[in-house]
Amino acid sequence: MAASTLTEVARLAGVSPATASRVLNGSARKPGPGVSERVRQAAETLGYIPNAQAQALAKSSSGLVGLIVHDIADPYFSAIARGVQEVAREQHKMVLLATTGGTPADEKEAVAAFAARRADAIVIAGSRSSRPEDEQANAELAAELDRYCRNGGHVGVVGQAIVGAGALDGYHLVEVPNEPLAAELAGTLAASHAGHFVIIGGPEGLITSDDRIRGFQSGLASAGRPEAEVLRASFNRAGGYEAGLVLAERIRDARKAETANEGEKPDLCIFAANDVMAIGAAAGLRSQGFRIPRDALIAGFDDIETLRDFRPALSTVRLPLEDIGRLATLSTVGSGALGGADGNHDDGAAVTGQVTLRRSTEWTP
Amino acid sequence: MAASTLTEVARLAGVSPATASRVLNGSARKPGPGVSERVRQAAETLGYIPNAQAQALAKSSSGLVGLIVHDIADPYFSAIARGVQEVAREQHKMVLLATTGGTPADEKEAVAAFAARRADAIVIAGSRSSRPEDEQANAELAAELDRYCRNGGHVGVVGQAIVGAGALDGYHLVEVPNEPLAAELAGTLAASHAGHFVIIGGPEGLITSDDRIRGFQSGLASAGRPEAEVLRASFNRAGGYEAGLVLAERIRDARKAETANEGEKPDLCIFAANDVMAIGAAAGLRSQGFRIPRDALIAGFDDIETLRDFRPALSTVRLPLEDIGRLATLSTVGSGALGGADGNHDDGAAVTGQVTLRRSTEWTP
DNA sequence: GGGTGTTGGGAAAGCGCATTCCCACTGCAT
DNA sequence: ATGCAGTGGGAATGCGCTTTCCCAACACCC
Repeated sequence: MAASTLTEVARLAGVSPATASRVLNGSARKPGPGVSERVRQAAETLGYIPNAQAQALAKSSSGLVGLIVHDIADPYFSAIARGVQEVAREQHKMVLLATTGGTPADEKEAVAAFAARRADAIVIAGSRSSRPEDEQANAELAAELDRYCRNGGHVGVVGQAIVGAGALDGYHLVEVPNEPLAAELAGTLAASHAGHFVIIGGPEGLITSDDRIRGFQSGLASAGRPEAEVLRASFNRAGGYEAGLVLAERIRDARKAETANEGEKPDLCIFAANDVMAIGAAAGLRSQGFRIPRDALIAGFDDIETLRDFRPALSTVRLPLEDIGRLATLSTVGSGALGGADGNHDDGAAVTGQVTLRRSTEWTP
Repeated sequence: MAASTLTEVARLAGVSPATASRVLNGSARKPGPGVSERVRQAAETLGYIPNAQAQALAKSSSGLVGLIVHDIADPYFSAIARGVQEVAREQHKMVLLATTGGTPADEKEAVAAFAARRADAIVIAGSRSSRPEDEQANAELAAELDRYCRNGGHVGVVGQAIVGAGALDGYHLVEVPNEPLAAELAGTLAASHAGHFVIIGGPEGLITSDDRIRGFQSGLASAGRPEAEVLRASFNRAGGYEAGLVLAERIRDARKAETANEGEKPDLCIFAANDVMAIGAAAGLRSQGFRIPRDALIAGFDDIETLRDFRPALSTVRLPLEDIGRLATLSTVGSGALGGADGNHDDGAAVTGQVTLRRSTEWTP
């Protein structure tokens, strides 16, 4: 028993396929009530399920929105994914998921796959890379996206523009003010912390990471502080952990040299370029017997949901992740629907964050 | 410039569409090298992207696998999703995501949508419900799945069988031994905890929750302990938090009555039916000034990744979530591919868990 | 009552591709 | 020279649906 087709339904109802199509799927023309009832009846008895592929082919719109993330199990991405999913549901679209680990080559492949499926929109989250070795893959990604846009697709990018992608119609950006927010965080921390700062960042060339680092440095500079040293590690918990181990070593050495300053206010304040790294760093330090904020202060970035139950409460910059996902999706799938008077405005949605101080940067004697 | 079609490529290459199709997409027949080169060349210049919809329609196989979860931002589900995604990638399939909040009606809808898209397989994670008010929706879900299977689809269910679904071909179950594992956990805890037990469970009728509760009770019984009281709350962090507040009240009252037993071993051991509830409960207790394990012991279930950084380290039952996702997907999408001598064996994959004791249930004076 | 709308329905032409035939042509043995 | 299998390519059909176009029937108004 293969799935029954519209034609079968039509035959059973004694009408033409055209009519059946009109009653079963929203059409401008509404057939008479008698006919409609018969058709619906027939569809019911046959257990008719319309073939979305065929529909998509016929009206060239698939009802699909593609989502590209680095890792769906990362709280940062899964929060965004939730937002995307919500909007998709509201708009009666389905979400196609692709995880790439952040590799531009894989991202390009994902875009191609989405394009092949004629996804109505593509949302691409996760930091772009500006590393030299990724240059070619990035260019290819940009080209792929351009082509997709030119063919009428909409793409929504979270964070920062794709390197090399043109300012095409259908190209939307949800800008995240990483740099100014990081600067603000630095300023705030500098006001209460007299010691020195160290930054744990992702690999050089990860734009999100680089932006945050640059912002933090400039914030420090504005506060009259010297530039902070930057430790590079992978942009996840494991990277944070490693960096934490390195820093633990440092603290130990410093203590040895300066003859035990336990009980004093810690000299070190760590800024990790995202929350999962911060958590990793805290874990690394803890594994060496150090405590936050007793032995070092630490702040992250993103305010992922996980932080809610992390101790000590982690200072961070709150980003409305779910909204970011929603916005990125709305700006793409919505742009066709709610285009009011002027449809063509490049609605680069912007998002605001919020420096959030918590216990991990508060030292109390 | 609409996306170019196979026909256009063929024309440019000076061959028939049939030939173009043969060279661009793997066919049994390999055209000559000269022709092939011309076609590939033409495809390149035109930036040809095959229309997956049309392909799917023509060969009736979409390369899609549908994934149904309650909430993609829940660590439990996102871990499973990661596993699913991995296998999908390996098998060159894309995953379609649907989140339902656990409502059977929505799940049914999602299945229908997947079926409409002719997904090759559907993986459905998240506890089934056996509540009376969900009975009809459940039946409809089962019917929808049956139909999907009968039409040649494969479905993989995580956890427990769908109520009312037949033992069809193409119906695969990744069984999670919730009950025995919960029993084992109860036994282990009973060995070291002399006080009494309370269970925080999801709403009555959530099968996963009910299984774990039943298992825990039977484990207690085997250890000669009385049945534990069961607090019902929603099956997420918020539910756990509420229950935590209730228990805080209890502890306070008990202390008042029995004249301060601070410093003594806590009398209460809490079993939460999953980790996020356990975390919520811990947060609730903490908000009232109580500490784990000082004032109460607590254990969860699942061993979600988040636990890694949760303090106190939470006792739980480790479940290989990512593997579960992998298995569920493999058993469905793989069953067509790696069907050896006998293709029809009902490979109900099983998974093993592991009681994992950590600090949250260890009281030290 | 014959025009002119207006409606309700069907016929048919694709959407872009895979695939089954079918044909022309080659090389080889007879 | 004639037969044959084998081979490389094209024509045509169909996947399941939407949509335009067309036709019949019916009501309406002068």
